[in-house]
Amino acid sequence: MLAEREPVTLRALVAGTGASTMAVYTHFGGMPGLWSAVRQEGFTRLARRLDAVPHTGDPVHDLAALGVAYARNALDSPELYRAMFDTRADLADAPAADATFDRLVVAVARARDEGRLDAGTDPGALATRYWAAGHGLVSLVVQGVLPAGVLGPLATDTAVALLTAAGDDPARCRRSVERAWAPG
Amino acid sequence: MLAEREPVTLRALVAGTGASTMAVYTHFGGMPGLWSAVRQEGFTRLARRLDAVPHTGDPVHDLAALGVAYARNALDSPELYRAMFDTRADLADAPAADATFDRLVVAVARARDEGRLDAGTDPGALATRYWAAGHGLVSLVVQGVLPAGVLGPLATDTAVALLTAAGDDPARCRRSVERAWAPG
DNA sequence: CAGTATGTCATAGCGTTGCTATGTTATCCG
DNA sequence: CGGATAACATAGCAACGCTATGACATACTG
Repeated sequence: MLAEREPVTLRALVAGTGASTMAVYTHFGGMPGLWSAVRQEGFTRLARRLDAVPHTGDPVHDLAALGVAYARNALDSPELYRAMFDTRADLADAPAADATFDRLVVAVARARDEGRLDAGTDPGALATRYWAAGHGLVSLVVQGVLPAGVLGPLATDTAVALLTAAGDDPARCRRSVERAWAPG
Repeated sequence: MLAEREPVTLRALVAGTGASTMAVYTHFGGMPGLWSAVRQEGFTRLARRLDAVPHTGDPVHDLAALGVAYARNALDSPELYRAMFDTRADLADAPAADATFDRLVVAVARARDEGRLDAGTDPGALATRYWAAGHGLVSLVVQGVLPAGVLGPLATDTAVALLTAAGDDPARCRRSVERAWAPG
């Protein structure tokens, strides 16, 4: 129903299943609980896609690849992404988001420890800036404000700016990031 | 009702006014139309705050000041900000957002024309990156995912990274941006 | 000035929503 | 075997957005 943009109502949900509306209450405790479960599933899928990103010898490329995976995940199922960051979302779902965010922090720390970023770089802070910028871009694209075609170039330039400011060599950084966005 | 986090329902809306539910339909055409009007009002207020940012001799500082005004506007009435970028928002409200966005493009072009940014800088593209990054940060803060206290430092570092990558001198850029975030 | 058109809004009610109370059935465990 | 527990179907409630209808006021028109 999410993918087909049909309104997700309790009665329409159980219509084809042969079950009654009570099933939703015994298993999810109501519609908010069901949406919470949907968001959990969304973050689980995101985590799976991030985990599928291989480690290479270039930690900056891997960092960019995480961003690409994040963007592709969102654009493959935009309705799910919107549900994950819905304005009505419960704050109790934040830990699931934090769990996937940790992967980004680790990748930043690795890029720093391997000498690509300044030794004084705070992985958590840079990962937050990186994520917020990416989330902002993806949100606007998913919302339809920005066309999907501009996401790659904009994300590339933003990533290069953030990582260069953190100490990476500009030209080398751009090569690493652009390689992550290359098709295939 | 937005400010007090009460659910905005048609009946609760007209309850204290002495009017009936029909008034909403004659003036707004229904609840979606009413929300659209709310978002228009939100963008109008945002535009007013951006217009109140004075021009100084430092175009990069002014660019940062626009970001500060954007953030303050959102944090002063977070519910309105959430309504403006609600996942259920109609795309027909985008022109109102574009109108405020133009102010950012002009400010970027000015910073470029006054020699602070590379001559080849595309004002629209940089403004989009700048806005998306700021929107991402503000969204996460308004949503409660990030604490409000970290917004200033994160936004500062992000702005410095983006503007430095566009050609501004790093140290000078940081001074300009930090001055915009200074209280008062 | 009379007559008509138009915009506004109160009343009443329709279909649907999320949710709950109640009774029934199935499953598990001592 | 028998009692406890969970799961679920049925029915119905309050509230939701919305619409049909008619009353009323104002504003045009001949």
